[in-house]
Amino acid sequence: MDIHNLSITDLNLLPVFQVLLEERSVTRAAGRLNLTQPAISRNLARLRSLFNDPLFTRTPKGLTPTPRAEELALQLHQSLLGLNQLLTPATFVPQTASHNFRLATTDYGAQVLLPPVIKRLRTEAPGVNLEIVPWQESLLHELDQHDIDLATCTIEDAPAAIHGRGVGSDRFVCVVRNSHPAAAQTLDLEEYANYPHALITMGGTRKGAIDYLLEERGLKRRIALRVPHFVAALAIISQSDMMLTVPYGLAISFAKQYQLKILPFPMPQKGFTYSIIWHERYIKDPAHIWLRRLIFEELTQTLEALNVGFRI
Amino acid sequence: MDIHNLSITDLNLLPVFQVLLEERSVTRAAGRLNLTQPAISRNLARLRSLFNDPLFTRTPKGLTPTPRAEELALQLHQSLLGLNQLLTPATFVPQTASHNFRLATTDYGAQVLLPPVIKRLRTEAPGVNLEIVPWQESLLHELDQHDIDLATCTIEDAPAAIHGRGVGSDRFVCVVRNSHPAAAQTLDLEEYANYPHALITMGGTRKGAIDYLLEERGLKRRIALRVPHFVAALAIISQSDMMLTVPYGLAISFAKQYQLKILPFPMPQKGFTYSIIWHERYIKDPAHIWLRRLIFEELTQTLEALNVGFRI
DNA sequence: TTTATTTAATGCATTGGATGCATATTAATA
DNA sequence: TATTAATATGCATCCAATGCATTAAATAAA
Repeated sequence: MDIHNLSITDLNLLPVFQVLLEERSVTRAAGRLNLTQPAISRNLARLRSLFNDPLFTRTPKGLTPTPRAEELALQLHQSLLGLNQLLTPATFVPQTASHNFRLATTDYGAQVLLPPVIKRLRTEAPGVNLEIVPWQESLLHELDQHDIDLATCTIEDAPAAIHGRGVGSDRFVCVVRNSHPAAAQTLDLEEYANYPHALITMGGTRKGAIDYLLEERGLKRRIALRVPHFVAALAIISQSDMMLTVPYGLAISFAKQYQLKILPFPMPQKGFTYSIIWHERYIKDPAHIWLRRLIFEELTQTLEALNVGFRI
Repeated sequence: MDIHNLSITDLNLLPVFQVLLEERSVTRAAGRLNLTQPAISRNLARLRSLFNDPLFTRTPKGLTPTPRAEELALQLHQSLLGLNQLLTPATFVPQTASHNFRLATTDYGAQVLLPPVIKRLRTEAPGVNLEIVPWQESLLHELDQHDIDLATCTIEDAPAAIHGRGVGSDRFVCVVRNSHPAAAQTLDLEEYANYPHALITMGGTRKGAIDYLLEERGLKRRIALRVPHFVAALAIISQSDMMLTVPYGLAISFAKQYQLKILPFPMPQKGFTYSIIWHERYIKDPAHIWLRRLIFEELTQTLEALNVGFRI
């Protein structure tokens, strides 16, 4: 294929050619194409030059195609059909689509936030498959490289190419086993710092906001355990003296099941926002638009429901 | 097919899209297309708008196509292949062509001028068919309406859309049967006018040049017979006292066969030009170009050979 | 055959768009 | 973190596509 020849050819003449073949009249072609008769006449002149043939001649029947034009007519029509197809906007039909999505989230997200999403997905888009991969903070800068379509996380310093949308807020709370010494008391920050703590790492080694907060007050807590999973951490502290700082939504979801006491975090805090994030490459992809809209709807409802108790 | 949408779309962006898919780089695509990097960047911006999708995003691998771009890639490639084919100039291969031509000529042309053409045609383009239709002067203005590809005639006041090319000259001579009273004498114009004449009409009723010439000298000839065929006229006058005025080439071709005497026309004359003519719609048609070149070559040779005796 | 009408082609002027140059921005690499 | 490479963008210029007015050519009607 001579792409160079194609690139120096005025392809915009081809629909004009087609309409001339259909109308057999410069004047009528002009009407169809919302141009003046002289404009179409000049387009025809350029078509004649392009194909090195008169293409149409005047007869009592109107502009009659030359043998060359007739020879070209089928190929032209098929080519324009192909182009028309090309320009037809993509649509995504959930019911019939077969599509694979890759979603990064924490185990908390996988166990609490996503089940309503998955339930709905299976109903509305039975042919769509979802693959969940563990969220790591480094993924914030590497969604593309890891072929990740969407992620749930809290946004901090995202790259320009990453787009996000908030799905709900949450705040930190402390959880301990029901029979923990701190379970019956109102914690102050110093008491909080004196207990051993478990920390959910999520693949990062960066200090979290909480430790910065303690440092500001000349305090430091002991991290007796580091573990990459939210729910695993809850299971562990339900059988130990360790304290765990987690989002309220997570805590309320598992407190009863793991016999845990939820204590207020011993400092005023602004809370944080959960978001879904995605790379800009998908921003207008119809399939992606549909999915993130569904996830947005479900996560906002789920997070709102989880935080009802918190507000009271 | 939405021809209007096609007509308002800048189809010239499509080869750029293709090269971007192949190169995965705005800079390299610019090099391939002989444009600057900013020009291609803006073309990409317009492609993004056209398809309502980013199409390409920057990754360590270069500009990576989005799912939408990948979805479009095959359709785009096939569409451009079709367009490439459309723009490939037509060729005419005589040996393999199967083509029909319609040629208008007199019976003189059919019997004398065309046989060498037909002989050569059957050798060089065995799949080409020729249909000969009788020439009438009205056809000069109606080649198109009668689907006539070519005609042989003498050109007079042809329409602008008719193109012609001279193939040879000829002059009028008188023919009579060998035993005609005028056969042994040198005619003057008055004697010429006194004999009864046969006239070849060719579908027209318009006065010929000869009768205008006689009128200018206060003379008038009697047309005792009108007949639309040259050769039939020769056969008839070989058995009558009528005189016939015809081109020398025709006369010399049949004089012996019909025992006819060729006498000089009793007036100085400029002679006339034979031409092949065709409608402008065929002017660049490769098949037509080939045929009229062949006919030109054969007719010029034939007419030159026929007029050798005349010059002496 | 002549005249009127219709349609296509062309001269001229205007305006908008496509491009190149220079530079800013962004992302990748060292 | 600094440097390099690649893409995106502001600005100016020039060319091309179009509309208007008109001419040319063909067809239709008288």
